[in-house]
Amino acid sequence: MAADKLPTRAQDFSAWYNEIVSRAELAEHSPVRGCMVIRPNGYGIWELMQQALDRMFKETGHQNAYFPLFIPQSFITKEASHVEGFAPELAVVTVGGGKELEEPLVVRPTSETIIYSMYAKWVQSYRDLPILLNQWANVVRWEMRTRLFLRTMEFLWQEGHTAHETEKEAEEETLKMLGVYRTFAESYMAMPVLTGVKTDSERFAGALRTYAIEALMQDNKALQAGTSHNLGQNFAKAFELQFQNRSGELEFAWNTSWGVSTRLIGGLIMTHSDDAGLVVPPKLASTQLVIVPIFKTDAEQLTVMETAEHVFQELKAAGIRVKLDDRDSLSPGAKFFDWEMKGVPLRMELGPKDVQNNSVVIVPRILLETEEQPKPGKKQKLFIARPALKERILELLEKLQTQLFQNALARREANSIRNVTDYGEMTQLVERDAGFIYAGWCGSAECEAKVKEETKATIRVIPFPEFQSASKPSHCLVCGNSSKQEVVWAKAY
RNA sequence: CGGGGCGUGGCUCAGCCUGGUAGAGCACCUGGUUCGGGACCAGGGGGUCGGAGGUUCAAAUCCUCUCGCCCCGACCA
Repeated sequence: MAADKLPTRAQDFSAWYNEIVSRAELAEHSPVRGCMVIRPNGYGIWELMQQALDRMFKETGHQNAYFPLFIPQSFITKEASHVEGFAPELAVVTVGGGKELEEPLVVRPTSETIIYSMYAKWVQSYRDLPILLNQWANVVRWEMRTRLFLRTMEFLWQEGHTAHETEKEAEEETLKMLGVYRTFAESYMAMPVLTGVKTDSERFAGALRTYAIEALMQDNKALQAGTSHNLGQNFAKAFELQFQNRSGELEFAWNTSWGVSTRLIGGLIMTHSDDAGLVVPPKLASTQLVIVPIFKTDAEQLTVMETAEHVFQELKAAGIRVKLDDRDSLSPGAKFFDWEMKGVPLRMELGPKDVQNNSVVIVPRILLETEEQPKPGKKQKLFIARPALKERILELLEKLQTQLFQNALARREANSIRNVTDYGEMTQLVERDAGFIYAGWCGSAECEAKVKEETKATIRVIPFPEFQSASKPSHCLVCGNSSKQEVVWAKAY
């Protein structure tokens, strides 16, 4: 019977996460320390993420391009705070073709420098602006401690890089793309996020301002899921990205950059999955429905498989990503466990009884509150008549997507503590992993550093108005001076 | 880089202390019986024990060196 269970989230969250990544065959460690091999199940999620995001980028006027992996070392050093920020985590190539290189090449940790050096060649006039490009690429950052998807030395991402005529336009772009990330997180990943500004200490190296989307994982640690930077004219100045403005004067362009990475897959896992395994929202599931045929005799096998094949074709034609599990080496029960571990949103059980009744049994991966509730301790099983099948499946996929978001939102809200005014209380909250802690802040880096030092919690974000508490905090949680703004504290990945 | 642990069929691990020439479970292959929540029986394939050196008649086991990995502490999407 109960063979080979996952460690539970309550027992050991980190072991639970690792086991899911491994058993759902999402990824594994490569022979090189800190790098990962993304297996088809994991890459399938990434491909669907890419498709959705790429469409959204195009809809907002961006085009894709590709810039090289190698960056001259001197480029990185041109923007002062950029070097400082990235120097410790650079991989540098010093030998090529058996010869020592005249100038070492940095393996891109991000591409601002090479991209803006090229933009400088392309721009003369305000008429050449804006430039709105994105690239899908891999980047390398020499990390000390790695976790699959959450932090690896090489990861896949997308980086948007734009150049604008005015500061206002750049700021609008930065916020627009943050909005795109938020929409993507909420409606595709079913992952609620806070939006807001990063403090100076968490700002991107070289940016004027960094905005982020922040999500709360099931262990109540925060995950920075995407960032959008207003770079001001910092890189334009470093790379002489200038244009002649409408009154004929030479001016530096205004840049933005924004990115999300394969880290999102880690966020997806830690947002929805449970002690039975991975849970993937329908919009990102490379298999949305799996058909498990059930039969005893040869005669039953014949009719069941025939029906299964019909159903398969019907759903496929309806645009549903469906799979027919015709493996004959596993019992149906074993297949149930297998697909639950892999997070497939809907399972169809199809046996002789169903064929006879001209219906099917659907078992959703998570409990759907909108459907008939199961008896206590039982799985939710929905009996669906064949004639209504296609419509019902599409409806259930949609409901499951919605339910996931609502569950995650309810969990985040239940683990958001507002109006914390006492530092001792805050310490205790952090200690017992209470979640997002809202409190006042005087704006000083000292207070921020003190909390990080003493509790390991950091300011995740200075939230946008929509996320702020009804009553504004009056004093800084740490020093007691008057509060400049409300901030959200949490331990983070 | 500091502390802890580990390298034995594809995977998880036993054997090492008390040297005698490699074993279990899972997975895999073949055949049969099974199949509505992790099937069973029978047969079978596969490792020279991270690497190098040493001690010994004999090394997975003892000694030396070495490489690699994992976990915990200082950076980060």
